[in-house]
Amino acid sequence: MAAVDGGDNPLYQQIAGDLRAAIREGVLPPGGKVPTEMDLSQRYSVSRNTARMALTALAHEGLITAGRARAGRLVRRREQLVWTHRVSLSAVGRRLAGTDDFAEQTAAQGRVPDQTIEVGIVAAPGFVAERLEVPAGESLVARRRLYLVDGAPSALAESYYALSFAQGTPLLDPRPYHRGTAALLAELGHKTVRTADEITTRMPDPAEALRLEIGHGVPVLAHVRISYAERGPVRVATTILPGDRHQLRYDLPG
Amino acid sequence: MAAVDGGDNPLYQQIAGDLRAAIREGVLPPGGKVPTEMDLSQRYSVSRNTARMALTALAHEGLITAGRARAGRLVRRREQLVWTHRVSLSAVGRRLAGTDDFAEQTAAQGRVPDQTIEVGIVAAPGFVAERLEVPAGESLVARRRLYLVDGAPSALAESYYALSFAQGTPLLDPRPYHRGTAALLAELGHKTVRTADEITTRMPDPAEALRLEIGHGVPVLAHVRISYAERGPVRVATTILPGDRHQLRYDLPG
DNA sequence: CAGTGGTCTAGACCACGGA
DNA sequence: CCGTGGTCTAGACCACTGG
Repeated sequence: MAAVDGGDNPLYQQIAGDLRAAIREGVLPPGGKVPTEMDLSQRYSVSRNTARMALTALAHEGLITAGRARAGRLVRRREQLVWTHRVSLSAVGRRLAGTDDFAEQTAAQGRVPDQTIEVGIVAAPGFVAERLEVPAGESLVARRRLYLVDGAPSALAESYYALSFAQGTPLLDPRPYHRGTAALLAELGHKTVRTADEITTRMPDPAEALRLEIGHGVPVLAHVRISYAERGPVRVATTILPGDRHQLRYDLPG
Repeated sequence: MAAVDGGDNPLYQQIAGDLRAAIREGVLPPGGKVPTEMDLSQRYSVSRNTARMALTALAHEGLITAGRARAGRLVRRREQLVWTHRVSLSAVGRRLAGTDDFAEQTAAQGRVPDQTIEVGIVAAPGFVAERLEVPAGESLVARRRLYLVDGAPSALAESYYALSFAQGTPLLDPRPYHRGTAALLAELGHKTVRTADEITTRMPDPAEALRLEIGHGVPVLAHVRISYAERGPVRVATTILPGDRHQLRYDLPG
């Protein structure tokens, strides 16, 4: 079988193109098995390595999974919008729902939320110090969370606070506080007056890929929220969201 | 030379780990040359293909560039935050600055904006039809933009409107309109009362990678804005932003 | 057990681009 | 020119997993 693309593209890209088309048109349905490396190498009369290059290309694009021995590779399901962060800002309620209310939103979607929390005192990483407007290396309280949905890792989050006002508060307690961070900060005399959200994307580093159990070719959304009280920034919260399971959503008045 | 990691990790991952550390610690500075495949294969006593696997892994993580013949591979510069989309919502002005005012924001940063626009009538793609609340396949006006900054491709955008009210308006004219889309829609009797922004990330497909001139390992942000008038959705705008050059930012009151 | 993908070797030819 | 990465071949051994 010859590739559809007769041009001067490399062989493995022609094969990858055929497979992309087959996936796009549903010939290879989501969750279905992808042709094996041997299969492709015979059908296209190429070496196994060349067929493999086509498949790894698709895996890096996130279209198919890596193989697991006898199970082979599968067309990745596009469970889009499995999770949604929503920033609602109704003219009446002025309620700001951020990345904190994971548990709430997850439960509302009929799924089981869970989280592990570690609390520690750390030297401020550069990008945190900058945003919290403190010297780099300053001691900060760091709350590290791993969010789980239905038992599977879902997101990584880190929140940073100045040590000075976190002392003796639930912020230093490695247990969830249920009323939301904004409410807690307000009680501590740091009512949030505005927030700045920075959103970027990149490939996960190996540690993140491991903890989040994401396969090859799945980029992450990095969401950084800076909360400002009257006197300045009081909180920097970063959230790492696997791109295949998450969507950020902002609902705003026009 | 042996890899630092003596564990049971694959050889190419040990080599990749060493290189990651060298980059992180500045031994291999941004913009500097990465050891060649032959170099690594000799230093670690592995085949060229194994050394190559380490390098392609780093390229897919976005840490180094692909090679260009004699130039070799370079440590990728982290020109973070080169471009920023900002959604300001001041209590006073209620000005909503979206992804439309590219030209404005680019010029404000002392860089030269440009864009090419194509306008056409297309059958509504599924995800657009759904959000615009029209039947799939319905004829829509599509405005496709390629944004350029300092002559280099910067972002891809597509906006969709119902054919019924785009007829005889600047929406069908393949030239920029300078007052902003919201203002234009308001003049046409479709004042925007709210917007919904959906933000996801994924790897680019080959066509996008080509048009945006992005290398391996650079994911994209996909930003979809739905604009609602009193009577319902009037506009669906998608923007594809290369992750290495863009940041989304939302400034919101607390 | 049998077949899968993961890893690895040792070669080869080519287009490209810096010196 | 000549070394670079890009592509490709034809093998090999292994761990894992489904039937």
